[in-house]
Amino acid sequence: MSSFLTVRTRIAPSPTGIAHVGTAYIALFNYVFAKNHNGKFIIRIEDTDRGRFVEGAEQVIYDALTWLKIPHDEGVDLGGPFEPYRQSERLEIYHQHVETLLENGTAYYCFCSPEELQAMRAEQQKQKQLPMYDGRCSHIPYAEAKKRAKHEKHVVRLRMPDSGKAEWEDAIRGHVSFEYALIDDQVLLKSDGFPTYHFAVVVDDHMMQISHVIRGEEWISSTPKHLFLYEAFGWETPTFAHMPLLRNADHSKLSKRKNDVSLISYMNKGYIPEALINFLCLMGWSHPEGKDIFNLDEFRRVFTIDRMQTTGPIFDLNKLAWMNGIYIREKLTQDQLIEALQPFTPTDFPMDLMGKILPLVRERLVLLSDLESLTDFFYRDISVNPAELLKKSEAGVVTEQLTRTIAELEQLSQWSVAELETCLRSLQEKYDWKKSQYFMMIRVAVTGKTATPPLFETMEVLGREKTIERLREAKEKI
RNA sequence: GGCCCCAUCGUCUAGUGGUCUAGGACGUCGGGUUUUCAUCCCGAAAAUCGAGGGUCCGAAUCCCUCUGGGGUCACCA
Repeated sequence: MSSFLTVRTRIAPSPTGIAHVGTAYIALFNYVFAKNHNGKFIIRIEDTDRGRFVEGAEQVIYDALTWLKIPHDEGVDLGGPFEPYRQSERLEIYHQHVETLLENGTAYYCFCSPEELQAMRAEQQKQKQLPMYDGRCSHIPYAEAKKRAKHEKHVVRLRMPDSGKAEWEDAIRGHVSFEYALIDDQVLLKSDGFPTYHFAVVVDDHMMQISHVIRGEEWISSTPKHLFLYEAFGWETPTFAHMPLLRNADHSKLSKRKNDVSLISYMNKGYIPEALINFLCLMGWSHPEGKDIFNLDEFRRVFTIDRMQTTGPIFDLNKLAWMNGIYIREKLTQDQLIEALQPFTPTDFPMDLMGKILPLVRERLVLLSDLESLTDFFYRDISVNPAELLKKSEAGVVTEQLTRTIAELEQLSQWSVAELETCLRSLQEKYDWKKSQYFMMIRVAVTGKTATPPLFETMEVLGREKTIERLREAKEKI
């Protein structure tokens, strides 16, 4: 059957801007499929569109995949047996292959100008016909066309058959077929000498011995062109697997306009890469044991492509946020968490207290970037709203509460959670103050906030001096 | 519009002819623990399996039609 010795998969991103969530999604499944079969995962840069090329975009893709910890075996950065891995550096190869097709008649020179093509399509639209190249240049005798091509601007087109059909067994969708006659004479080589995606992808996938093409559903309708090219060259076709498309809430294809699709922005927002990976695993695939939380290593072990779903999942951040919390509080060690938190740790954060503060806020972190807002009162001045201090009570009582509390705390033998708790609880009981009112008032006085980590723990970390000072300041405000 | 792909709770999904009066997770709501928030625990609501026809003793599961959604129709990838 297949003559591919090893499983080789690839992603072929084009450096046109941001590193897209969809790229990570496709990369993840290509990686996992290859590794599950002891194969190789390759990154090839498809930079054949000079108009859309963005300087530095290539690096952003590598950075994003590095952040996600999806490793590749071959690529521009790592090299490999099939260099170069950047299409703009493979022009010679494409030209040779175009020549073959030209010689055997599966491709032809086309001299139509963009204006001419546009006019042709407009006319077809008017006639309610399919907008397709009408093949006017396909009848030019090869010798003549070849001569004209030497000095005339031209492209090279694929001569699609007008009968027969393209059929393949998609590893995810099963049998798919298209009539060749409905498919346009695709441009293979642009007038600037660069290949189009459709041509380069086939040549490169063949030369790089890609055994499985795992890509987005959006490519289904161009697969017949690719299949015909394999046929024209007499090459063995890889197995195709078309993944479902990630979607916006309105079910359209995941887009920049309607969603945050930049991997780097997820990084900057404080998502844990492992959580994003885990979340992506669940888009169109489910764990055989029904698990929701599992790591990349486990995914690689238990992945089978037959569990792949064909419906396009909506990229909904709700579950991702929950997962991020799970990873923060259950999956990372404290040291790993501190490390992950590093870019989100304010410069004035007292690092010597990190070990004490972090356990207090850990279960409250949803995003790593929440660190600052959850901990700032430990190391920055607070502002207390007097109205919050007086809630559910009155000035006289609150003043008395503060006075007595300060007096007791000043005499506390040891500034520890246990001592603090005994002290404040006995005060509260002795004077029969309302529990929720009293503790909330102290909390506000000491932190300026109504939602904080447990009070005694907070006071312990804050220290005697600072705590008492804040209680005094609160008393002044009443 | 042509062609192609798809269709189970709001969302991610389980389910491959009978154990489904459809299971889990997120979210939502309610309750418990508690000095607040969060965590944690318990519970509830939530899909007449897009609709209509078949096939079969029996269908979410197989077939057909329709509807709906999506993708694609470039010298972009």
